[in-house]
Amino acid sequence: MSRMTGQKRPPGRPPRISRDEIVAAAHRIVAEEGVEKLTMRRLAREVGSTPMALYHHVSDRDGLLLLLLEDYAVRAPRPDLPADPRERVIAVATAMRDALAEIPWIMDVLTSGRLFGRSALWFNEQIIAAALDCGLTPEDAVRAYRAIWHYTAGQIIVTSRERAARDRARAATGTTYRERVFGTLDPDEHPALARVADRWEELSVRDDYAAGLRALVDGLVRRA
Amino acid sequence: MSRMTGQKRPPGRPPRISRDEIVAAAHRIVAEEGVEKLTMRRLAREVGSTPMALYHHVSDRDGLLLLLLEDYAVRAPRPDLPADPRERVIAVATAMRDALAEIPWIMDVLTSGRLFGRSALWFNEQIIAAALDCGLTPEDAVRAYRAIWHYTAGQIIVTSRERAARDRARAATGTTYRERVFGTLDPDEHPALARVADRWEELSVRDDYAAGLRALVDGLVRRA
DNA sequence: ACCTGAACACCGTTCAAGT
DNA sequence: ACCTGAACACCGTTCAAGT
Repeated sequence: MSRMTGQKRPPGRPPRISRDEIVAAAHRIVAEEGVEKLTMRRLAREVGSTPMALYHHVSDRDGLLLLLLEDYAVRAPRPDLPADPRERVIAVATAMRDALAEIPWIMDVLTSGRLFGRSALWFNEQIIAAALDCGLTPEDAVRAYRAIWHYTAGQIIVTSRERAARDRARAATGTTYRERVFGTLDPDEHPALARVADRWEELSVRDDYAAGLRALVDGLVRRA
Repeated sequence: MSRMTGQKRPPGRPPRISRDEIVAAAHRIVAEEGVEKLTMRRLAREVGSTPMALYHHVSDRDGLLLLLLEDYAVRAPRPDLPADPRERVIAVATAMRDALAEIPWIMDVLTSGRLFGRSALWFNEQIIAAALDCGLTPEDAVRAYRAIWHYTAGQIIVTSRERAARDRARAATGTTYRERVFGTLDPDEHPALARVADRWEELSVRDDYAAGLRALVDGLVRRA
């Protein structure tokens, strides 16, 4: 009977919050306060609801993070690619790095084995395709992709945590742990480190992703 | 007066638990149940005490993890090193990888900017020394070290989390997320991935750290 | 169908008191 | 000097009930 009324109103209580609304709110919290502040309780407050209402739209906290990840992946810019296959590997990897470096917390979700989420398969596809165009066998192309991914993931994770630690340390004590270690180095025990000690900190804040990537890619396609 | 009694008994209540005992217990918990089980409450139970008693011997949870890290660093084997500087870089990096791969949870402590803890500076020293012996400038030696560290850290973090996710997924659903993604790949949209899809899983469980490291080091010392 | 409140089983850490 | 117990301010999630 009720199906006959012109307006198609689904049965049951009308929703007060939507999944999109939840993801948008999560987005906001993460951007303004960091992932560690993204709790179900905090998120519920943000959308003006209760923690348990969220579970009706999202499987659990992990599911929420996965939705966020998809959201970022869809938005990530796909650069124009150069014709030369080796340069193409570098261009795609760099684009991937840049997209992820802006949201380093995502590495925790990303590296937990769920890969990229489908919408970011573009990056995988382009790197493998370019590696094959470099003359690598399918097997070596996968190996090359993995090496590049390990380097890229490591670079993002290490540098973002270093930055966070540095900021914290400076705010608290005025010096970083590393500065203290290098400042009190015994040159007899660690002669090589002593030689580079005074430049270490300065070189550590530089972004040398590109140079390392070039070296790695050069080495990987060497024998092709 | 009491100072005069032969036995030098320090004043105050005699300790029931020691720092070493705490670290040993933490060690045990981490080895048997994983880091995520290492809570102050669980640890207190393990040493037969209360959570708050621990704070008398350890600054806080982070301090505890740092003690654990030092413990592992001291124990890590230092391999004999080959004379050839390039091979030396590879030998040290591999030893570092092997030591860390056994305890991947340590990466969380390690990458949070406190470096290695002093007792593991040996690894830094040897890599920088070998890089200098390869003919790199001090500046390039630091850059090379950092690239190697990023690759190594990424390899450990990514592969250990992949393994954990794979085990979890197989236990729960019988297939991994990756198997499902690659099983339903559209060959028109992702031709290169489609070409390698059937070998991806197999290649992903292989340990290709050494090959990637060689490629990276080759690229880094190329122009020297 | 969607939302709520109370409750469970946890955390790390502080504080005041006991021996 | 060392330890304890109670308490604070949190978590994610389950369960039973309400609209």
